[in-house]
Amino acid sequence: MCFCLKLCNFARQNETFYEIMEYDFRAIEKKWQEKWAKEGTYRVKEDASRPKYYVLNMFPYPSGAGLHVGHPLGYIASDIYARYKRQCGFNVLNPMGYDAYGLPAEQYAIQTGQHPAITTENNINRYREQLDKIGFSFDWDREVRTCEPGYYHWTQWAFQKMFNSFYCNKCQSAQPIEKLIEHFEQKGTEGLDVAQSEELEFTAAEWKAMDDKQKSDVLMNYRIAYQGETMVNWCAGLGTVLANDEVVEGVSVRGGFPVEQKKMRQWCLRVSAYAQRLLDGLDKIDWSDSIKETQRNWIGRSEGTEMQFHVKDSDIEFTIFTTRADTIFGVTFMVLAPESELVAQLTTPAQKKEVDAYVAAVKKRTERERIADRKVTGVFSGSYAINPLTGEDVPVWISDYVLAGYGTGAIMAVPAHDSRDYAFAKHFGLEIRPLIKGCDVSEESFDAKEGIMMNSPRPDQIREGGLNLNGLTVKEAIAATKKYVKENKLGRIKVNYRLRDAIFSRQRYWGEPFPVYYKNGIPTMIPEECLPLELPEISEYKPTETGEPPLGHAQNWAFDTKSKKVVSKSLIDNVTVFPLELNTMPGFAGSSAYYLRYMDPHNDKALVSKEADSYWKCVDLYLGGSEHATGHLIYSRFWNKFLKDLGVSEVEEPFSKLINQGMIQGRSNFVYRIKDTNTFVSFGLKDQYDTTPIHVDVNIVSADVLDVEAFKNWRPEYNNAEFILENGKYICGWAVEKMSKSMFNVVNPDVIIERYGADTLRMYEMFLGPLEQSKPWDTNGIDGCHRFIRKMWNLFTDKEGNLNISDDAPSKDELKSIHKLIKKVTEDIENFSYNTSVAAFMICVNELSALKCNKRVVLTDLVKLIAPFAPHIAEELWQALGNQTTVCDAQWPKFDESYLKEDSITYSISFNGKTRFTLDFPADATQQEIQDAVLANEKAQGYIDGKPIRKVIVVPRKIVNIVI
RNA sequence: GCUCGAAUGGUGGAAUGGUAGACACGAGGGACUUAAAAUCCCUUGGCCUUUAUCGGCUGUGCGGGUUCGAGUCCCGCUUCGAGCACCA
Repeated sequence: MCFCLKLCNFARQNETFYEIMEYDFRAIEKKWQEKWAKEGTYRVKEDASRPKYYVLNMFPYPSGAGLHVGHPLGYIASDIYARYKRQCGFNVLNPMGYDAYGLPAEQYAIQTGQHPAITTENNINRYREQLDKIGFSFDWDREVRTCEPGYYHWTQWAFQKMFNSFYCNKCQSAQPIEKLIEHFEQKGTEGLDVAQSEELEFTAAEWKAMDDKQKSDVLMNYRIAYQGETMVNWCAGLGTVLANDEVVEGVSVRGGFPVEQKKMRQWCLRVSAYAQRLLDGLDKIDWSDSIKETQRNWIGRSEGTEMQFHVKDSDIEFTIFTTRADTIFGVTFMVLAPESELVAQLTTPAQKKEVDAYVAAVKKRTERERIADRKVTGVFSGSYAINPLTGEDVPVWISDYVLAGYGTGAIMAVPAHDSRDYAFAKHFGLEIRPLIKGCDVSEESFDAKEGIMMNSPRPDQIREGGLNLNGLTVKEAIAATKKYVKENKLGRIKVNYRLRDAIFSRQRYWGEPFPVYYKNGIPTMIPEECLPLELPEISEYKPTETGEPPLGHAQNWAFDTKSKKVVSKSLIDNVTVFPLELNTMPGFAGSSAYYLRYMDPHNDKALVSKEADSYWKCVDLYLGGSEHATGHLIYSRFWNKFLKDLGVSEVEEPFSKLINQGMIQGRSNFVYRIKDTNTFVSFGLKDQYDTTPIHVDVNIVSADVLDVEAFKNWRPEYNNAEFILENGKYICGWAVEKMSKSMFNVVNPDVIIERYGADTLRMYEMFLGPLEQSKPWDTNGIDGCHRFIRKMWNLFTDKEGNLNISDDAPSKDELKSIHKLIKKVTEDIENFSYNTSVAAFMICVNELSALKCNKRVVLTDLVKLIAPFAPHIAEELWQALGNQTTVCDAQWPKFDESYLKEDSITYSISFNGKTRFTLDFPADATQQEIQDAVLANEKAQGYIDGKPIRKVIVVPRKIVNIVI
């Protein structure tokens, strides 16, 4: 039995006197966690007198499996930083919440009939329990849950604002839709420069002549949140559409169901309008290069030229997009995407049958098949286009290697200088015409943008005043062609982005309902004062028989415009009562602006108040996994930019610094069963037998040694298992795999905390390796961290275990040791290099132990330094030192360089890497003085081995190199 | 295919261009103990030399280069990981 600091009824100098027994982390951690909660130690308020600092973790989706040891990695890292900043005098916001809407809860509901709200609530409680045991400095008063009406009120509100906005390209900002309507009423589409789905043209008179439905349809072309007939990723397995980032290699990220392309009417967000701002913003934020690169790829800006081609013997004209306008003289055919509307126009009657068959065949192929089987296919349309520069006829083909959704869905093919065109030309025997001097196109195309142009045009094609690229470099040629195309009105310079608009509806139940009703087919926003529109209760979570989303089961799901209330569907009369939208919003809706809500979580008048927003501004440090690079981190930036245009958010970029913590992988253990027996052979001997490796629960393995008895009891079939041991032990094999239940390699933080304490867990997770690196969890090394914590504890006690602190002045060595630590830990925290600071703590505690240091001054600094890492033991020791306040507010120690200075430094004078002699210099000797002294030294005398010294190099590590 | 990143002992990993392998695990040896656990101390990249000390050589994926000096910088490869991918 042991107790930690046992309080004695006896005071000395106004301070509580403690009697220390043993380090009982269970009692200490429980005590402080309860006290922090009771006293609201981590509550934070806006405080203009102190600088703010906003630390944020990507909030978790509370899954049924609970936390494993990998989840808290980022939370611990950010908690250390938050606590450090607080000790440095910052007013630190460090909130936590739950991304509570999502597919797994709903899938579970479909299987079990349990309401997702209940399972979600249970999961959240479990998460909270686990999180509380780790000792985080979260301000739980600011907790948000995306599934709560008080929260999704503002998700719906933002959606309505997006619906009522369009994007003006000229002012690069979202504008109220009324402005656009005004423009239409005055000038129609004339002079319009706005983000749009397709280019429309109408006059003011035509606009005025439209009925409500037509006007609504036209406006949809411009709204930032709009309904569009778009190609979507339809996932039949999940019964919903998915965003591009939710689909990988033709299957859904969740569940791995096949995904097909389907045209459906869907809510979309015009993220593409913000493509340039999303790209530009990357230069202003402190994110890793790799994640910025990923976003740049995803945005996919490409600068090129759009050119018009006339169709021979027809007045049809079509536009292509190319980044290689310089290769116009090498065009030998054109290609249309099979889905392109031009296909119908350009197909000649003779070719119709063949083209129809091809288009039908392409349509049948899923995305997945296209990726898996990338053979060259295509069909001739029968038409010819006219090359605007040479006047040549070029055949127009149709092939699925051209995508309808990118550019104009039509290309000019230059097989000599594009590998895809090359493959197509080879397959169909089309001409390949090289344009760059010296390039060899007999085996493959020459795609590089380098070399000198030729045959552009060919001698027989040269015309007076025509474009001539011969002799120019490729880069010059691109510029020259652009200029020519522009001047001669053959087309225009165009920037294309690969970034597509986000599909914003899901045919699911467990998500935010759209605050939209349908007034005679026209989607209409419910009045702002009616928000939030609450998710109705339903009893069946599967889609309806008629294929409607699950909300189709809701009885009370109609909107009465008179009473402004949600009413029963039976009352729908399409006069005052209208049906409500049945789709719900996707997962990223709730997670796109949650960082703003934390600033002012209880505000029921606004998403965030002006005061709160202008105090906290943006997240200073954001931590989360890099898997959100193309999802959440794009949507969130988009959402924030929109809110900035609205004047709600003050800053352009929501997350100024981003750290992507690595994944903690599992370290699986294996036992080796000899085939067709129940005998298991130890790792070192397994090669002598024919064995099958079997995953074994890592919780019955310690340092790769199997607990044989526990193994027998693990599963009935192993009850009578036999073992072939080596040195009396059964050694398991191991491998690094994803941490998952099926591999029996999940390590639960609760188990670690029960055994070693939260402080040890925190230290160990940081010690494991660099924060941003993925690494396997290996419980084996944790003893070292636990030993360190105990050693540190022992610094404060004597042999009997009593508190033993001296008020004597510390020795030089003691001060040197602690100041070395102050320097190192401060630098390391700023650089998020926590693993090396843990090492520094170990060194310092070892040094102080060796010095038997018990000086109050030194130990006080030590406690302050360890506080962010191991807050429980720090708080306990802080009180033991007689402090009344919490260690969280203990001022971060100041580093004093003078303690590290030595009186004199011994330099090794070396030549060719070997020490010849040594010299002592005062610590503050200049380089020049050292050089002069070396040259003047009797052993050197300006010569080494009889040769004159040319150069003396002083390096700051007590070495002088001599060069001859 | 394009882009980005990485490669260091038995393991995880340290090293502003300056004594490579900090710190920890594991392993080996020792102390304490009836014994075990716990704790503490010593050794621990490889090779050679030596009774031991002292010492020497070699060594950061491979090949070059810059430098008095390269794990670090430059050029060319190899392997692994990540992102994008018929994006014209």
